[in-house]
Amino acid sequence: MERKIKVLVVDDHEMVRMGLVTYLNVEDDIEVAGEAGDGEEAIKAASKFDPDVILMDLLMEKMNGIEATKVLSKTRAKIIVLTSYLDDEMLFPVMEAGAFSYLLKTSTADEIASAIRKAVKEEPTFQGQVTQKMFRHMNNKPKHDELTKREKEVLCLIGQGKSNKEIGEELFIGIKTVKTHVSHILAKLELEDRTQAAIYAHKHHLV
Amino acid sequence: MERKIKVLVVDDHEMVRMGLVTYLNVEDDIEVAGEAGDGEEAIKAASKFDPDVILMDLLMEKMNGIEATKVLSKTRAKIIVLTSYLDDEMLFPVMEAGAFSYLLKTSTADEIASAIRKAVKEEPTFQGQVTQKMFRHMNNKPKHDELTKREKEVLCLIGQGKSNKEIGEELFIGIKTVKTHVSHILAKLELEDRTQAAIYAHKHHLV
DNA sequence: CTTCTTCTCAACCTTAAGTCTGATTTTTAC
DNA sequence: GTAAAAATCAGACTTAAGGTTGAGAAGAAG
Repeated sequence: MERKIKVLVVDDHEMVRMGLVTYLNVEDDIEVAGEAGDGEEAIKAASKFDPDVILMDLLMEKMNGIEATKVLSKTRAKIIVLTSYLDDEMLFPVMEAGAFSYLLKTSTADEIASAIRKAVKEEPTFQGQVTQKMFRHMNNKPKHDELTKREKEVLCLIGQGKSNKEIGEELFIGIKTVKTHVSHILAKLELEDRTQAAIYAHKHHLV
Repeated sequence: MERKIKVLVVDDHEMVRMGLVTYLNVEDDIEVAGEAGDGEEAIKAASKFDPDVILMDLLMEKMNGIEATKVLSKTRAKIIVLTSYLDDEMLFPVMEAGAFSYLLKTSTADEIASAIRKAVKEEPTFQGQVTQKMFRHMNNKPKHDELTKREKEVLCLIGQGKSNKEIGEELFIGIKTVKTHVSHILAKLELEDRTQAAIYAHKHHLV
């Protein structure tokens, strides 16, 4: 063995980091070069330690994992996303951001170690139903990308249960204009009414 | 010191368990008596090890943490709930189920150890904004408890974005009847329209 | 400079949504 | 067995929602 695989652990839960560090350092071909508790720290740590693999949690306080992944995917490090649950709406953005592998936090220690070893050999890992979900999302990527800035604002307010009148008052525009925006939103998202739009906004965490 | 505090660690993430075990066993007044990966295992393990304190994750596959807490709260063990994020709608049911303390997974190892020591001294721990949130919920307990069975069904369908007509077809009742139910739902939940009802349904995980 | 997009608003129209009152039947509770 | 709650439906009414068409202003892109 030439040298150990340098891993950077990024997770805002100290307990999870501790678990990963404890286990990974037992493996004789892997060493944890550094830890980070949020996206910003991760970027600093990555430039400092130049890791081979980054284990990245998605849901973090300051800068979320997706943002951090976007930045770090431009380095040589392979990014393995470790997430608590399989979120339909989140998978595609992460892959697009440049994640290399995708594991659930329910993974065993061995599975994670295996994914790390595979990553350095340029082999990605997709756990569970991730692959299927990914393909399903490849075709129907988030439609709300097509929404304009203003339309997204309106959609967000719909997601808060506001009426057209209230939305107009909040955005300082006429109710007629709001209606126009709503019509466009429904057409673009292929929805039938504001209730479905509100549900959409919540499912996609736009509220 | 007479004897160590016996702790049972319940979490479906092997990494989290490993982190907790690693750290807690370093403390010389605490020992991890057992581990469990879901609610069922937790109940078996509790009867086997008779722990002083149970660290309980909420979101687990088979039997969720709330169910397990309900059962285990009848034993002498103090239950410390460890959850990833602060869910407004989940807090009250857990406390009602008999949890003793409430910590976020972002807690440091020291905070967890401290909560364990306090628990055996009958002192509960409420982290962060948990206390405020709890009191907020004490007063306005989930209003949808007042809903009848049928009304809950209708609310659930509203939460799926269905129209009154569609709901009527699905439940084999007339549209007039659906309207009656909707009116009652809005009145009971103090909402203004079906969109807000849909949002309510999603926030409270009724869909 | 021209073209395209975005944001704004108007008038007209249709319909689903929601309220109110009242009524019947079934279920539940005491 | 009787009272209360729940589930069903009707008619009449008001209004917010949404579609369609059209159009002006501002800004970006080419």
